Amino acid sequence: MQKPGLTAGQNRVFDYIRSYIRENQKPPTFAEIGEALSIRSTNGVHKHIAALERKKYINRTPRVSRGISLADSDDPFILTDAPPLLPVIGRVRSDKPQQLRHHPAGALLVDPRLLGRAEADSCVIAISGDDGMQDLGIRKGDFLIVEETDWSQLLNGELVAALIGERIIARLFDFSRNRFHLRPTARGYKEEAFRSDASGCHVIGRVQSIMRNI
Amino acid sequence: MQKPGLTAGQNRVFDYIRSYIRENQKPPTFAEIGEALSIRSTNGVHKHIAALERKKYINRTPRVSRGISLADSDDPFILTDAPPLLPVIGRVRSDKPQQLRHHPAGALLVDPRLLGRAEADSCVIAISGDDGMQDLGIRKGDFLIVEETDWSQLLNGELVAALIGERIIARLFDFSRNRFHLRPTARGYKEEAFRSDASGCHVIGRVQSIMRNI
DNA sequence: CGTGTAGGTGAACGTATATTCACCTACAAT
DNA sequence: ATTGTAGGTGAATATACGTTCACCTACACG
Repeated sequence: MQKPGLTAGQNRVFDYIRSYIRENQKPPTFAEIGEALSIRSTNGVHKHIAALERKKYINRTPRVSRGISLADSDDPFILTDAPPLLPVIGRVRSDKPQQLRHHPAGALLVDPRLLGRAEADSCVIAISGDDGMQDLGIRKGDFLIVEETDWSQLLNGELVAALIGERIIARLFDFSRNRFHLRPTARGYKEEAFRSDASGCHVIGRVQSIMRNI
Repeated sequence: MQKPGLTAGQNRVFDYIRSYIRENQKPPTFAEIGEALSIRSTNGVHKHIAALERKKYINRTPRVSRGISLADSDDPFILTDAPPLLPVIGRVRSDKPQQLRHHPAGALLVDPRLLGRAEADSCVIAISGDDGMQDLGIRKGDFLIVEETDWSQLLNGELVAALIGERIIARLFDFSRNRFHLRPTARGYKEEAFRSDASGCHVIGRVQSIMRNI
């Protein structure tokens, strides 16, 4: 595709840089561009690069190797990172929370925008074990995308996932009087409170998103 | 997150490389790694890199600058299939259903297992426009993953997404007496019926999954 | 105790890579 | 005809960067 404001030669160079980054996860050197495009002198490449930079199609870090990057969001498909594949946590007991990721029941691909500001590394998927939050639209069996967080980082009123015994539930979190309280919103469910060091309850973290297969 | 088989130091280096690539669209140099992690000698970095390569966490191109790349993920699913990126449909009028994919409001990565038996090509994402199905756990603003289907292929009782005017809603589908009926489950919403050739209503297809950002 | 491994310092070295210079061709515009 | 810009060659130069060497500390293990 011909980009506006570019000569044919500049266009070739730009396309090559983009495809090189896509394949190699790093920008090409001047010599590599020259070789691919049959430009014998790196100075020929240098002039193209200077033009592309002047026209804002690329950004550069002067004097550093492979110091080229594509300007803005030319296309959103540059996968600098593998798509986030989050583990679906399997059967774990609340007194062994460190085993959360040990025996995953599988993994699901999740769009990074569903993770909020959380890093994909710190997220796991839990399967909701009851209907205690059904009037918030969370039902038993739903996939909960959870950012693993220490309970001390949670704010009162946040939606969290917790492991009670071997069951995972979504609840509203509240910390007061040295205990954390897990509050359901659905009728027929009762609030539960735990000492913060209790082994029967492990707060996994903040619920960022939910997914459900019909 | 601690990766299996890595020491704490190797883990820090690996995490730094990954985050550097994500931010800069290119791998870091040894000096940059050292500076970020307070390792004064590039040789210290070199030994970490060598260990990471030996343990197959990264790949290298010897002697080339920034010649580090992350090893392919161990999950075969990522390598074979390009992740399905489904269009989120934007503002469309029900009398122009062929424009559904014309001006997408964006796109989201979706795990193929959330598509049921549907082909990714035939699926779109719609944003629920009301709370008519809230007791099925579908709320206004939810992402509906919809398999585009002609209404004649739908079975009575299936959950569908329909475009009414400029709004998209989820409803239970029912065809009888030459009309299709869109039945809500929430109190305060009424069933609506349309002649199958009516231009005010376009049935997009079957709802396969839902996603919601908290 | 010795031995192995992870991790580190500092320096020397070679090469990969960007920069710059002088000079050239082709082509369009004034 | 002159001027300006795009694109090019080839070579010299400076520096960014990876590699290697000698040597050190801390710690786990049998």
